[in-house]
Amino acid sequence: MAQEITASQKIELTFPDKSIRTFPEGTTGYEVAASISPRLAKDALSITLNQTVQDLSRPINHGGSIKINTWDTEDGKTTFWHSSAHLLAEAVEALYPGVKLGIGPAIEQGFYYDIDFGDTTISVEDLPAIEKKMLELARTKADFTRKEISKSDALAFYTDKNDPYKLELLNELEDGTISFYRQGNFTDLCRGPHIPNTEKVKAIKLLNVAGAYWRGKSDNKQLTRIYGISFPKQKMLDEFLHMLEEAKKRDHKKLGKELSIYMIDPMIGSGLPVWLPNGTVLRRTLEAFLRDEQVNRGYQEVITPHIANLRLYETSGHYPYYADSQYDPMQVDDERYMLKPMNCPHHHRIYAREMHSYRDLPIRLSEFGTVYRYEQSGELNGLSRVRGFTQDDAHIYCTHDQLKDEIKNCIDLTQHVFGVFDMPVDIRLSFRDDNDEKYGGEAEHWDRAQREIREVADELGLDYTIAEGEASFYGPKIDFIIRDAIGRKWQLGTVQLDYVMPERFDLTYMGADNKKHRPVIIHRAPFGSMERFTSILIEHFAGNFPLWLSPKQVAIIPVSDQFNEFAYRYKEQLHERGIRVQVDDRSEQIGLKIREAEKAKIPHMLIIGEREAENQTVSLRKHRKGTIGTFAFDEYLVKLTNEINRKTLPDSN
RNA sequence: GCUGGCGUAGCUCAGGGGUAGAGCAGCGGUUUUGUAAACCGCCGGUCGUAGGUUCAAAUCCUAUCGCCAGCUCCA
Repeated sequence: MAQEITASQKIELTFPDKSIRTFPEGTTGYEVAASISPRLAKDALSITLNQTVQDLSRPINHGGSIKINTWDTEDGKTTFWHSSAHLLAEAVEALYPGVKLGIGPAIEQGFYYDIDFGDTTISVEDLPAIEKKMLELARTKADFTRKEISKSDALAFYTDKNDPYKLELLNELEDGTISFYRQGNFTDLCRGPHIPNTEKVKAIKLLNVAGAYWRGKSDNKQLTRIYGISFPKQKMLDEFLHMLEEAKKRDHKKLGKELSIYMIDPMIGSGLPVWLPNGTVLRRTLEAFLRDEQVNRGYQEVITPHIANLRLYETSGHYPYYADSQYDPMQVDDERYMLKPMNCPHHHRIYAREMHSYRDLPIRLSEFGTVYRYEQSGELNGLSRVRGFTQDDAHIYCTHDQLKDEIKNCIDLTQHVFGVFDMPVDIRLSFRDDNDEKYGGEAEHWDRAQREIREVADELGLDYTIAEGEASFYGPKIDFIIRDAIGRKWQLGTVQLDYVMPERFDLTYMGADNKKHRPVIIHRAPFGSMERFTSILIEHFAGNFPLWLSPKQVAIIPVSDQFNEFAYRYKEQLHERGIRVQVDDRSEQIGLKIREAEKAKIPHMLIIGEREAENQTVSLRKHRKGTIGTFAFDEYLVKLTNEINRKTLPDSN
C-alpha cells in the first residue's frame, strides 16, 4: 500500500479486546487476520462483522466490530458445518444424479441436508459411500466462491435443474439479495458465509438419516434428511464419536432399567412412568432436598387434587387454548372435570381463598404437583418426555416492589440447587418481541418487568443472554440452561412472571393506601419436572449417584457365611441411623458379591471377615475406587455421615 | 400424529418357509470363600397381538400395539 490513504478510504475496526485498528476500505477479513498473525490467517474460517457472519474473502467497506472466527468459536463452527453441508450436497449429487435439494444448514452439533431422492431410498448403509465421496471432494481443495446473481438468472438455473424446492425458496427472495456459492462442480443457492476452501474439512461422519417434511410442514412432501458432523482434525472426530458412545452408555433408559429406577409398562400406559422402589428413594430424596431449601426460603407447601372442574381451566384460559395437549374432560355428575394439566390455577384459588394485606406478601405456595398432558406418541421418550409428570412447582404472589427480591431469591435457589450436583447453569432472559398478539397483559408491566429482570441479573453479576420472542404468553421469563458432566445442555427450570392470571382470577391484596391492588405472580420450577430431571441426573452421574442420593448406600459383604451374623449387627446400627443398607448373606464367593455390588453402583461396600469381626472394624471399598482402608466402625460412621451431610460428589474427596 | 427401523426366555442376542438356540439371570446341589464372575445340574419362550398366504409361518403379507431415530408440537 504505497499510496496515501485518505480519511474517507479508511475504516476503523473494533476487536473483541476493545482495541481499535484502522484498515483501508475494502480490506478482506483474511487480510485483517493476516495482519494479526499468520497462524490466525491460517485458522480463520469466517469473520463476524457487526454481528453478521461473513466470508473471509469479502471486502470490508464499513467500520465496526469485528471478530475473526476460528474453529474455537461458535460462529466459526457454524461456518465450517454449513460448508460441510454443501460438500454433502455435492457428494450426493455426484453419486445420485437428479436428486433435488432442499436446504442444508448448520445445526448445534454438525449439519444436515434435506434431499429429495425421488424413488431411491437411502438408509444408514449408504452413508459410508457418501462420506467417502465427501472426503474425496474436500481433498480437491476447492475454493468456495460467492457470486451475486439476479433473480431471473437464479430462477433460470433452477428451472433448468428442475429443482422445485430451490425455486420455491427463490420466489420468496428479492432481486439483488441473491447469491450463489460454488465449490468444485457444485453450485448452491446460499446466503453464506462459507469457509475459504474445502481442504479445511479433514474428518467427516454422517450420523443418521431421517424423514423431514419440506419446510417442517406435515402436509408437504417428506424429504430425506442426512445428518452429519465434520471437523478440521481427525482426532476431534474421534473424540466426538467417543462422546457419543459415552452418552449412549449413560442413556437413562438403559441405566433406568439396569438400576431398577423406573419402568414403562404398556398395560399401564405408554408415557406413564412407574417409579420402582429404587427410583422412589431417589425422587423422594430429591424432593426432600428441595423442600428443605424452599422451607428455608419461606415457601409453604400445599397439595392439590389430580382432577378439577373444567371451569377452573376455563377461567385460567388453559382450556380450550391448550385442548390439543390435554386429556378430554370427563363427565362427573352434572359437570365436566379434567385431569389437571397445570398446578397454577389451583394455587391461585388458594390465594383467593382469603383477603390478603400487603403485609402478608409475598406468599410462596409450593407443590410437587403431578400433571397430565397429552403428548403425541412419537414424542414419548423414557422419563424425559412423558404424559404424567410431577412439577416442582411454586407460585409466588408479591407486590411490584417485592418483585426484584423475589426473582433474586428464585435465581439463588436455582443456582444453589444445581451447584449441589456440580451442574453449571447458563441463564437466558426470555423477553417479548414486537408481535403484540403473542402476549397478554399491559405493555407497561412488561417493560417494567423486563427492565427489572435485567437489573436483577446485572446486580447479581450474572452472565446471561437475551432471547427476544421467547417469553411466554403471560410474561417474560428467565430460563436456566444447565450443562451435564459430558457437556450437553439441557433447558430445565424457569422463573416466569405473570400479569395475566391475577386479572383472570381477580387476585388482589389490600395496599397501605387501603385500596385493592393486583399482585404479580412468579411461576418457578428449578427442576421443571421430577421425571425429566431424574433422567438428566441419571445421565449426568452415569448412574453413579452421590451417597446422599443413591437408592442403595451401603452393601455389607461378609467374607463367608460365618460372618453373616456379625454383618447383621453392623447393619442394624446403620439402619437405625437411616442408612440404606443391605447385607449380602449368600453363600457366594466374595469376588462375586463385590462384582454385583459394583454393577449395582452401590457407593460403599463394607467387607467383613475375621479381622474385622475381631477388631470391630470395617474394610471400606468404594464404588469405582476400590479398597479405601480399614476403619474402626465408629470412625466409619463419622465418615459416612459426613459424606451424606455434605452431599459429597462421587468423584471428589 | 407422520416417515423409517425394530419387537424371539427376566436381560443381551442368534436363527429369515420344515415346527426354537446361546450366554447371563433364576432354581437345586456341591464349595465357606479376603476386594469385579467357583463347579455340576435343572427350569424357562403358542417368537408383541390378530388376521391372511402356504401341505407347512418365528420366518412372507395385512392390520394393530409397543419401542427406537427423526419430523411436528410443548402453558
